[in-house]
Formats: sequence, C-alpha cells, structure tokens
Amino acid sequence: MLHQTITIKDIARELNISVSTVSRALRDTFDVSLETKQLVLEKAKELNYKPNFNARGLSQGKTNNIGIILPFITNYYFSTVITGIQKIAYDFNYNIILYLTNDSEEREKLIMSNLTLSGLDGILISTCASNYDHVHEVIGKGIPVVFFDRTNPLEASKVRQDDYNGAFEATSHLISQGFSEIAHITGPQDQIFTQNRLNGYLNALEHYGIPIRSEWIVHTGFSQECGSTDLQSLMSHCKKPDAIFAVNDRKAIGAMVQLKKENIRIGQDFGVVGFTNDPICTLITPTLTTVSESAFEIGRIACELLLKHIQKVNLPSKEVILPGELIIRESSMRTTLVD
Amino acid sequence: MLHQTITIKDIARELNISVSTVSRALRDTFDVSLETKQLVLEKAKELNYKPNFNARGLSQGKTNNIGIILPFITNYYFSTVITGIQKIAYDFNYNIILYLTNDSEEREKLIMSNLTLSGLDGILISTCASNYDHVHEVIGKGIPVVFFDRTNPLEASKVRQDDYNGAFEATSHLISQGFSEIAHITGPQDQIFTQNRLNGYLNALEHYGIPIRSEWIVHTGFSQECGSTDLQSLMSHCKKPDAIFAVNDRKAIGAMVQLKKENIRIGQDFGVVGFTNDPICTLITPTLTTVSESAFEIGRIACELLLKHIQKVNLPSKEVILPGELIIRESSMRTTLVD
DNA sequence: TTGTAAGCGTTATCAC
DNA sequence: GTGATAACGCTTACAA
Repeated sequence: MLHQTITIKDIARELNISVSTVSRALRDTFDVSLETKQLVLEKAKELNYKPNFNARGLSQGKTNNIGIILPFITNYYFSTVITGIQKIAYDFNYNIILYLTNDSEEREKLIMSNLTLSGLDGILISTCASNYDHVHEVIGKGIPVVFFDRTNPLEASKVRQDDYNGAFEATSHLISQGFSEIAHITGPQDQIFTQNRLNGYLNALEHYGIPIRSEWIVHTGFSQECGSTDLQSLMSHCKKPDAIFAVNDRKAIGAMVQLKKENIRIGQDFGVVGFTNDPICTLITPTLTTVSESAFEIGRIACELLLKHIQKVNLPSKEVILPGELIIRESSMRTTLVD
Repeated sequence: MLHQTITIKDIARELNISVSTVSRALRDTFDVSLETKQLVLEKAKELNYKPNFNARGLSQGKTNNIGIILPFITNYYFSTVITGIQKIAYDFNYNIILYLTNDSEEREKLIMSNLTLSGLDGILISTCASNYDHVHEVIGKGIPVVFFDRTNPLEASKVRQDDYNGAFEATSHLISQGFSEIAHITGPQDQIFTQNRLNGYLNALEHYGIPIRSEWIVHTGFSQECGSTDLQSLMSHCKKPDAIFAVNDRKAIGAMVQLKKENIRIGQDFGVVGFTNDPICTLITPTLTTVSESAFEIGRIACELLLKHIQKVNLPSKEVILPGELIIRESSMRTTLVD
C-alpha cells in the first residue's frame, strides 16, 4: 500500500463514470451536472484524493510554482520580503521555490540558465547582476519576471522602495541637526538602488549648499564589516567627517561599532543614519536613525503583480515605488543622552 | 516562437535517431555509445534544450523538489538553517519549496494536508504541532520526512542541537559567576526542545544544590516582547531573581531592555544568558552571553539525511544531535565594565 | 547499441 | 452532460 496514490481513474472506476467527467467535476467546469459533481467530490474526499501536479502541469503547461531568486535570506529585509511573497502565493495556491545567489552574478546566471523553466510559471528576482542577458532569455521564453528591491533598466515590472527620496530625507535630516561634514558609505557602484541613494545624498547636499567631497563617498560591500572598515578609512583622512549616511543599517552599525572603539560620541559628536529599519535599530545603543522600507509590502505587491502577469499574457509592465519613512532615533540627535 | 520549448523529440528528429536514445544519452546511461552521446549532448547544447521536470517527474514518480515547513524565516536561526539546506539541495539538483506555518499548528496541518505530495520527494520540517497525525499520514504515503530543530517522539530522522547540555552549561556558568537566584524564561510547555532546555536548567540547579523555585519558571511566547513582560512579572515577586537564563536570545534581549528601564546593571548585578548566538548578541550593550547553535550545519545535515532517505527507501531513521557551545560575553560577567 | 511502444495522471478535443 | 481518445515530454520495458 506504500506510495499508492489515488488518481482520478480510481474515482471514475468506483463511480462508474469516465475520467473526463471526474476531471470536469473536480475542476468545477460548467458542463457537468450538479449531481455528478457532488458525487465526485464526495468520493474524492472519501478516498483522500490529491491531484498530481506533475500531470496537471504537463498537460496544461503550468505548474503553480513561482521562483524567487535573491542574494540572501539571512537578513531582516529579504526574509520579510519573502514572508510577504509567501503570504500571497499561499493564498492563491502557488508554491514558492527559493534560489540563493549569494550576491554572486555568476551564480545568478548559472541558476537562471539551469532553471527548470518548465517548472516555473513566473519568477521574482532581486538581481545582483550588472547585465541582463540571462533575464532576457527567460523573458523571451514567455516566462513572466517581476523585479523587486534591486532594479534595472529592463522593460519589466518592478517593485521597489523610493531610494532617492529616502536618501534625500536622511541626508537633509543630518544637515538639519547641524552636521555638515557628511560622508556616505555604500555598496558597489553598479547597483541602481545604490546609485539612487547616492543621488539622494548628493542632491540633498547640493540643495543645502554643502560642498561635495568625492573622497567621502566610499563604495565597498554591504556587510557590517565593510561599515567598520569604511569608517576607519574615512577617519584616516586629514579632514574628517562628522556624520555618515550609510546605504543600509548593517553598514551603519558596523560604523557605529568602530566609532565606539575610537571613543567618538555617537549622536552628540557624530551623526549616523542607516537605511532599512531593521529591528536591530532599536536594540543597539544608541538607537539608530534610519529610513524604513516596507519589506513585507514589497513582497506582497511583487507577488500580486507576478500573478497578474501569469494570468494575463500581455499585461503591460508596471513599476511600483513604495515610499520610505525617515525614523529619527538617537544616533542622529545632538541632544541625545548617551548612556 | 513564444513559449516554444525544445524537447527531446526535436533533438531526435534533427539527429535522425529515436527519442529513447536521446533520453538515454542525456541521462548518461551505460547502454548508449559514446559517439551518439557526444552528438546528442552537442545538439542539446546547440538547441538550448532544457528538460521538462513535470514530464520527468510524471514518468519517474519523482520531482527533485523537497519541501521545507517551518514557523518563520525572519530570524537568524531559521534563515541560516534554510541557507544550509539550500546549499546541499542546490548541489544535488533539488529545488526547495518553502512553506511557513507562522507557528500555528492549525496552519501546519492545513499545509500538510493540502500538500501537493506528488510534487515533493521529501520534507524537512520544524514542527510547531503537539500531535503528529498529519506527519504520520505523509510518512505513511512513503514520503521521507526529516525533522530539524524542534523534535518530537516519532520514529523518524531528526537533526537538532543539544538543548539539554547547552542549558545545563548556561545555568552552571551563571552559578559559577556567583548568581544564585536564577530564573528561567521560556516558551510554551508542549515543545520538546523547550522541555530539554528547562531540564538542563533544573538539573544544573540541582547539581549545585540550589533550590528550585517554580515561580521563577515563566512559560510564555518566544518573542522579544515576551522577554520584557516575563522580566517585569518576575520582578513583581517579593523575592526577586538576580539572573535569568532565557530560552533564546530574543527573549534575553527583551529582558535586557526591561532591565535597563529598571536601571539594573546587567552583568554586574544581574546575569543574563540566552540561547542561539544570534549575531545581535555582539551588537547590543552589554554583549550577550549565549549558547551557540550550528544553524547552518543543522540545515546541511538535515538535507543530506533527507536526500539519503529519498535515495534509499528503507534507510533506518537516525537522530543527529549537534553540540552547542557556551559563548561567554559581558551580560553574565560580574567583572564586566559596562559603558 | 538502438528503436518501438506503453505508460505516468491530467486536460482538451472531439463525438455522441 | 458525458465518454472516448489524443496529447503533454519523458522514461522504460521489450524487441530488434
């Protein structure tokens, strides 16, 4: 009795009707009598019938699987996005299949090219790549793709936060607190969201008539460790900054760790602002000012959009930009009481 | 040309051979000549052939998909476990499909019963349930299941950390630091890992001849907020503890937040130890003493074990217990310099 | 070593 | 409304 699964054939046989009728009844099509439909559903329940998705997929050309491709899941932002995606997917009876690129462009391309495309109805991707042939190929095969978080110049649907305005507000806030030597520590230059945050920073400085110093813009990685080393290298210049705007909270925290080591009073003497609103912001001392990203919403909206594309083949692509919100905490307040 | 996919038929036609030969060549079976194999592989590459996993799954009765069922992914521990699982799965050409239960037993059962079992070769689960009929049903159908993290009394393969010893060491450490009024804040009583940590705590007290006070054992939820409220309620007793061992780092941190509010000096006057070794432990002030869990390893080993079960039908089940390691930081050190 | 044909569980296209 | 039957792409006896 091991591995013996119930199929529509079994239902058909027991009910003395044809498989096509059973199939129709189960799918609730219009051309089946209410009576037989009842009978079939009852019998299906009785036998504990579960549809075989491989067979269904093979004959319909769809699978109810969507792929998620992203760099990591071990941070607040991405894991929350996935939770949002999962919610919608689950509600609409889609499975999500997870692929991690480790922020490696090579790996991302490998995954995409090996992708069992026949097994995926659509793809949600936060790309770490700097060119997009591999995405083109997939789109060319008619598989809908929706980008989230990290964006790109392709003609495709995208869901992301408003990086430019968030960065503009963050920088403006530092200026309003009286900081004027503001550095920016960020990630690789080839990411568009990185560029947007940089532009927000630059335009805020410009807007307030503060000179821009290119040596105060540091491009390294996204990790906390990079935040620490970035700060170190900034402090080695003869002219030192009195505040930093970091591309994300992890780097901001890395910088704070280093500032503490150098006995610089965060808030009072040195302003720090991050980006993301990782829950950790409220746990560290001092608490970290940041720009909130609606991670769950981004996941939710991206998934909804993808499902629409899956349902309707030539749906025009669409870009959704969610506003962030500046959340002011101790790390940027001159009046903070550091404990 | 949209959605037009290359099948083995195309390869067969172009090469003037039969589909079965193509199939054999692609699967690298022994009964095909080296020559034709070469030809087929070349042509496959040329046409950019990608196998259809639905078809393959349907005919072989396997899918190369494994399901992961767990409460959340938005914390360090689970997201790291998944990363470990993903690594192995990817290396062996398996996809992982993610299901989140939100720590709801009802939801877990719903997911399991709706599971497109035909679409899954095996399941990795961190169950939040207190009875296991739903798991039995799946195992009964011959789908291999490996439990990770949270354990249970079923006859099945399991991979988990050594909760008992970790808790024993954590508590012993507090005692060795001179704390003697040690409370334990933990999760729901029906989880076995919770019970194990509780037992470790109890036996350590016993071992050092310290009386056990049942009012100092608080069962609530696993969240940080619960940690704060637990501490509050402990401090409302006339006899107050001078240390806590928390079931996880989140609750420990919640307790620390509350201790700070009450102006109690953590480390010097009040010892705190957590469990997990979330990276946040090193970022908060004071840094948090904890028991490390090998999250990535647990994922890796669980996945390897599952793949073995998938390959070999009647592999005897096996329980792997990974040791934790006490990591001593400021929160439990009487000599700590709190900044 | 290769080819033929049946079969995996569904859905879809016809007839009736 | 219902029932044959072909098809989806692949694997796998069995034959040659």
